Amino acid sequence: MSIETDIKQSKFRNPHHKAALNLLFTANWLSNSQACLLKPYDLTPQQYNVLRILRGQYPNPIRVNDIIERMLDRMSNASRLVDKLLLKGLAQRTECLHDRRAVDVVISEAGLNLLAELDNLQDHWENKLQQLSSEEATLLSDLLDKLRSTSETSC
Amino acid sequence: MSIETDIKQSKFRNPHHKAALNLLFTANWLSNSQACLLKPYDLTPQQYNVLRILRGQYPNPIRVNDIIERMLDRMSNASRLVDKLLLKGLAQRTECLHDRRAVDVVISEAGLNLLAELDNLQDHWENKLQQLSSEEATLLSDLLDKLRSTSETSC
DNA sequence: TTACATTATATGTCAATACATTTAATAGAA
DNA sequence: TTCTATTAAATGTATTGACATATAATGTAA
Repeated sequence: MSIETDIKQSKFRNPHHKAALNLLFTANWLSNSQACLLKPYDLTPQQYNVLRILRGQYPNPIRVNDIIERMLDRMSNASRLVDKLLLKGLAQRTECLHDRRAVDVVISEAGLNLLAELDNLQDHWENKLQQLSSEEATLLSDLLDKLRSTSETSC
Repeated sequence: MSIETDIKQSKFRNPHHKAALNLLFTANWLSNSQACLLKPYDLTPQQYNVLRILRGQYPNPIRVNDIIERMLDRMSNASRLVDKLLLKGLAQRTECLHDRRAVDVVISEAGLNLLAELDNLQDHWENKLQQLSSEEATLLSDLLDKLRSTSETSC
């Protein structure tokens, strides 16, 4: 369905405005569908994102600060997200040897198992994007990269 | 900057997975920059979105339910967002004549003035997307429409 | 008309988030 | 060394959000 129909708006200031609204709308759509899939496993999309980052480093530990740099949403509280994962036994936390301010986080066996189980769901989620060909998906990604390539800092 | 650098991940399962992560990351990036611009005016992106929907109907009223259908993020609580706008004097709420369950919401003079002031900021925000040509912006929007064109319901 | 289902909105609740502040460790300059 | 700045992570707090439920009006079938 076109964005015009989805948000019941027929006119946009210009193609850029339309693209911006469509981007926000589509990201919400995708994020909500992911949240819905993860709900039965008692994981939020953010927790899932952190868990996958941990798996990406496994068996090496990663520090909280490095997790933040890899997160899709930088604004969220990585420290508390890790807390949640610890509470569920999906990760382990140990003091970093060389820097006692820092903390090493590693995904646990249970975390790896849960992710393995969720990999099938992830396929299902990615299939939502199968309306696009591989070439189109690459083109979309390139356009998004270009969109962000402003020199501006802050706001 | 490419998404690889931004989230420090060099490999993706496939082009679709990469596009999905890029979409979520870019939407957060855009949304955060908008929040940052709006902050001095004590408006959240969601409140701003509702205010613009109200202006789109002005001078006609719009019902809360119709606001929800136009919102970029359907999950948020439209009723409380409208509350916030009323509290700030940016909108007015009157009982709907023909259906006493419903409520008519109209943007106020103050709301219109605030939006007029913000239109310049909005230009600035849209300029973030000026890295793309008009054709590219349209292409991006079309790809997003296509991405959402799955027949699936729910998750 | 009476039931009952549906619709529109509001509210209660608890978790998640944003953002500022705190605590503690490290780095570097004087 | 001492002082100060910086960095890493945790915490406090107020706001926002999701989601279930409540309230009230409307529509509809018997």
